[in-house]
Amino acid sequence: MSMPTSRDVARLAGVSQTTVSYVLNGRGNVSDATRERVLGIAAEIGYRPNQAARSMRTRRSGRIAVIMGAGIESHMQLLAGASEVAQQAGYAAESHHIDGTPDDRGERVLDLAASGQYEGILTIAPVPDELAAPVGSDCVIVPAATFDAELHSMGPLADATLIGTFVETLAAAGHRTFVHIAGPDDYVSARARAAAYTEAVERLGLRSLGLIGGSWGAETGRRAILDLPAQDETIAVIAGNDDLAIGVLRGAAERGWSLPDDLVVTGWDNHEFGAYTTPAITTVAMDFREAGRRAMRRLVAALGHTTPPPEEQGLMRIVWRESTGELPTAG
Amino acid sequence: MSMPTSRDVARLAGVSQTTVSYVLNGRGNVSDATRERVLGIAAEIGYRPNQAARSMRTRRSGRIAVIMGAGIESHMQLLAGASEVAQQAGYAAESHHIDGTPDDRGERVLDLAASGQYEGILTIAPVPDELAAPVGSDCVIVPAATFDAELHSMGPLADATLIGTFVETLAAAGHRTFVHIAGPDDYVSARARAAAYTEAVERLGLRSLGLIGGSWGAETGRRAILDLPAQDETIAVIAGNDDLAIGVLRGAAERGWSLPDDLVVTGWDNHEFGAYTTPAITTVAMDFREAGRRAMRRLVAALGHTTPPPEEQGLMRIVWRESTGELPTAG
DNA sequence: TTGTAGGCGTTATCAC
DNA sequence: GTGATAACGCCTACAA
Repeated sequence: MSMPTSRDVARLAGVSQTTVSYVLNGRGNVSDATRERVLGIAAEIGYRPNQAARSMRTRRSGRIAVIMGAGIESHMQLLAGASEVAQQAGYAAESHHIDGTPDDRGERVLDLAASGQYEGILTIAPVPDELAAPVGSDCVIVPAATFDAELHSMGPLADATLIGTFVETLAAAGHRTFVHIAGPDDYVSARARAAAYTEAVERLGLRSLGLIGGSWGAETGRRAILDLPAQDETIAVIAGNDDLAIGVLRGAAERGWSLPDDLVVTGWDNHEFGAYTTPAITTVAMDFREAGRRAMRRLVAALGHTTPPPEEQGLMRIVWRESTGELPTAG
Repeated sequence: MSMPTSRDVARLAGVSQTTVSYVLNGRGNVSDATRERVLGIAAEIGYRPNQAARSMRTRRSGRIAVIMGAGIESHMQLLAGASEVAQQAGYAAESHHIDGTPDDRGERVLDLAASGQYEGILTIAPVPDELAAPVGSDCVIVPAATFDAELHSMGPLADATLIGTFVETLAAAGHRTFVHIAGPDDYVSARARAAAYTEAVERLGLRSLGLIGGSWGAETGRRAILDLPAQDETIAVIAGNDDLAIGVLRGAAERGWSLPDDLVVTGWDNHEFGAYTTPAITTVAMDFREAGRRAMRRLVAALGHTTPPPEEQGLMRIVWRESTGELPTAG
């Protein structure tokens, strides 16, 4: 009871196998009657084209590798969006989880590209910036987040403009002393956020206690607060993500600082827990699934040598909560 | 500059293409000298077997679909472990993210099985219990967590015995009033935890305020606490996971209840945030990545008609923290 | 509008 | 030990 082939369909429909192929691929000129008959038979016997045979003939594997790191929660949503678009475009998306440094990953990615098994590779976890597919392989490597040639961040993942909004809004509310707790600078998004922070602080002439951090983990946020010299005015902490922010909350509690009087803090990602801490964390809600879709659309477009659809903005919005004293009533 | 084929290797090595195939697959009797020469040439010119051609000939796609739901963070780790094992076993793991009810997923899974594209399907997100591959397809469907025929939970994901430990330990510490906030009973793990809770409470003759819940979300935990009638003794809350537990924390804060005097709570999953809430959440740390490996090993074993390696226990351990008053000093 | 024929790169069955 | 040779299921000139 093996799978029916296009020959079986042809036989049952009383046509040649070529005609079946034409019908299924929409090529050639097939009469409506024939087309309908073939389609009917195919559906009836549950014919499914054999991908392996098709790949062999077309020399296109139809496979895309998605490179994931370990443990970043939002990557799961990104993968979901990416694999959704890949499937719609007729590609199979395989996830590869590669631990280690960006260089480690870069090596593995190059090997995957050289393997000839994949038409494209989407890197969600960070890889070295100048990673290009090896010569002789026509595998397209597309990072989910990048800078363009002029160091403007590209793609929704690297859009850090709302960091500026955080700083501006808090400054307008009277805050003068800021500090940024950044993610690892392997990440384009972390670099973009740090850059946006620096720009805003300098532009507004605010006092900055500097950029600290270097990981996405809560302990880094806690440590940062514990290590801060005592302050006589409220500190506004711009954390790179919600994990760092909850660490900040913990550090503040351990120092006996209360929010929002001694300290205010913003996060990023809108993880569910942030709405249930006390105080709840002001953050940026981002549609990761859609971001994953867009990244994969860029890759698919590159594979088809078409231009990707323009990326309308609007994937992010600020959620003001108790950790900043719930600021913007209007706006 | 297309990829070299086994014919190229054969020509360069001065042997027949058949011999190259023998060398690469370890079949037939090939002399050491020949083998070494072939292997040398293959490595030199960067030969990689063409998967599509191989699949076509062997009638094995080498592909496994992994069914994920939306938004459960730990699924990411499970996938990482599963895809690791799949790759080692020579399979390509493709993740499919299917939203909706278990029934929705079941339908899609059946379709995937019938498509003939996959040799196996690993379901991480819940699907209907009695899901079996359609006749005529030899696609193996293996759930990551299941009950066996006698309703004992199978697989590390469904092991809820530590719920019993929570209840026993808290009872030994003097707690008499318990309540369980359960996850959605689509999940084998949620059902297993609820069952373990009920068993322990009855066995020890404790007072139970019942089983409430029905989702994994923090809001459910918060709501549960807000809806609880006022109590004159400490309530011990056994939450189905850390998200529920942080919701409990929030609800308690809103009611002005303080921990661990008015309420104690346990979570499950050891999400990072749980160590940084105030109070930090007592929970169960589980090696999801290893759990994913084991699940995939079961599937791979089923595909190869071998018996899976025995699953030593020891994937979980309790992490006592402030939300229970840090109980077990010894043991 | 439809059919014939050849080949994609591999594995497997035979001979030698 | 090694080598012809025939599929596997599909696509696509080219012929009819």
